[in-house]
Amino acid sequence: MDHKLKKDEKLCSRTAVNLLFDQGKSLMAFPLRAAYRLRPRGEHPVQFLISIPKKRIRRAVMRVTLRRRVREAYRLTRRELLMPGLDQSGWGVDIAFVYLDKAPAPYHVIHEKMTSLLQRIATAAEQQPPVNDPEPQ
RNA sequence: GCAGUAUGGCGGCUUGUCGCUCGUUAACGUUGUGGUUGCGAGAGGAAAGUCCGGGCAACACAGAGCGUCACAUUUCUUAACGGGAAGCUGCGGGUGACCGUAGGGUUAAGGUGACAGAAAAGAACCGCCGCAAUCGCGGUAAGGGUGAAAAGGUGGGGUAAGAGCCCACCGGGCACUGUGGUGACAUAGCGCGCCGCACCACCUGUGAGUUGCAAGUUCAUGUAUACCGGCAUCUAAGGGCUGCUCGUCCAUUGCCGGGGGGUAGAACGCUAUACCGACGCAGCAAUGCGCCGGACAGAUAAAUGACAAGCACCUGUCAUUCGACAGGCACAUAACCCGGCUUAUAGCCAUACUGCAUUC
RNA sequence: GGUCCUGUAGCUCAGCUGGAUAGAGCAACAGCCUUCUAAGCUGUGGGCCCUGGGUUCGAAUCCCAGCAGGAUCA
Repeated sequence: MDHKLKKDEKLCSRTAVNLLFDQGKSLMAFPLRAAYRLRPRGEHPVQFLISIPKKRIRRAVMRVTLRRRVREAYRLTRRELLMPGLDQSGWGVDIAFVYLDKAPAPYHVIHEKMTSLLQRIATAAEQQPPVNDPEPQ
């Protein structure tokens, strides 16, 4: 199975991020919150970002560690859980993962919650009608 | 052996599975770029705080005066510093090894010193003495009391009473001479009764243009009418040039020409130098010189990892020979780059030294 | 990443430059007024002046270090 995760799959455009938080829907699986927005497929079917608020996790070392844990959980699970649902419906998606707890969580907890989130996003994508209008934006 | 002081150093390692960033043409592939595989490299001693000093970049800079800020014992060190090394003197802490802290001048004039106290800088409230005999006038810093601070200390002489007023010893200051030291200074002699607190302000010497890689350069997108130049008009407010003054330059409106604001994005800047390691020499040391070897992060919603197992180390319990079990394994994540300082830090090592206990 | 600002009563702020009494408004509490409440009037309490050192006789204030919170720069 291919678990690679390149830089292209990161969400960097500021306008896309603003759209995501304005119009996107939100799912909770404490300590994670996922904001996602279904969109027509472009060059990359999925783009994501991870945010660890400085207000909640003070130490820079812990923020970096948590970002790596979240990314690792996403990298290992998305191919099996997220992509089938998206490929079936033909939608693309932007996702933002926000860490909510004030204490750092161990990896197995994050992995479990990530599994739950991705499954719910995949089912949401399946329930959308397939893409008819290829008009971008 | 226990407890400590100073200086210097270390700051985990290995394996497996799955990954990330940069470089590389070695292979595959491609019109080419991108790509895949391989190979190489990939956080710290503080990367932190942003407290100093530089490099680098842009802008500014006719000149004169005033002001502001920082530093201030000596000798050295450095690209530079408010840093560092080794000393000197005073004060304080520790049984001790040792540690902390302060250090230009202030002769003259000026300001402040709450409350208390007579008085807070050339002092008379009580007291003492003389004249006078109620008051009052004069002399006096030995005694009292106040205060953070009250005008060298002890003894003797002296006097109306007292006082460095005079003398002896002690403490301090200044000048001269000798000796030691590169020097601050130390020490010996001799002379001068010279003996009035602290801070501010002031003076002297040295240094400082401003802003910072979000500096700055280029490209694509793109168009408010900012800004600039010329000509005509205007001469007052105001603005720029260094914080202020002098001085100097600009100015308002119209026309013509140039030009490209905001927003979002990409590339360069961007990593090879006051670099790192070994050895030798000079020096008490900081450091310098010579020589040999080496190449060591460049991300940008921000890579350098996640998970599992084992080892090493530390603590506790059991055992007191091997060991077993449980827990812990710090602080802290580069963002243009260096030199320092400060702060955080589990645990460990080396060298020198100190105190206590014990054995020979 | 750079530059700068602010921490004082439960809340919002003075006082710091120029050192010697810690204050104002709102809130709280008690009393008066009112049949009762609000408003109004009178009074009371409440502070490790963010933390730790230093200078000084004396520090909220000056100096140094740290900890929080905030603003700004293409």
